[in-house]
Amino acid sequence: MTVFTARVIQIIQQIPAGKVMTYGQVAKAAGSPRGARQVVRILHSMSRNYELPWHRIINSKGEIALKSDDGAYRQKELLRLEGVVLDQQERVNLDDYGYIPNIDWEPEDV
DNA sequence: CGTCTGACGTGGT
DNA sequence: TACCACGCCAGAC
Repeated sequence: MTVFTARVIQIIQQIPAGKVMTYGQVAKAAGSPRGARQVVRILHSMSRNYELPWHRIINSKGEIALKSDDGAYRQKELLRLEGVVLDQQERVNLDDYGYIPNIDWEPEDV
C-alpha cells in the first residue's frame, strides 16, 4: 500500500452519488498527473476490498472505459440509478457531473 | 533483467 | 468531430 494508493482510495470514496471523475483527475489529485493507469490498477485490485464506487470513474471523454460489455452495462445502470444521464453517444457530460475533490495534503508532499 | 500490457491522456491530422 | 500515434508507468511473465 503506497501513499499514492491510499490517496486514490480516499479520493474515490469522496465522490458523491450522481457525480463522476476521470482517471486522470483522480491521479492528478492524488499527486501523480501521469498516473491514470495506476488508478486503473487500484480500481481492479481494491474495489472489492474497500467498497469503492468504481462506477463513478470514467475516461476523459466521458465514456465508460470497461472492455467487457456486461461490465460496461452494469456501470451504465449504476450511474443511471444515481441520476447521471448519458448522451446519445453513451457519454457523460463532465461539465455537469464532474466532481472536484477537496485535497487535504500539499502538492509538495508528493 | 527486458518485454509486454492496460477500465488512460493528449496532441496532431 | 473522429481517429491515430505516441507517451506514460507499474505489475505480470
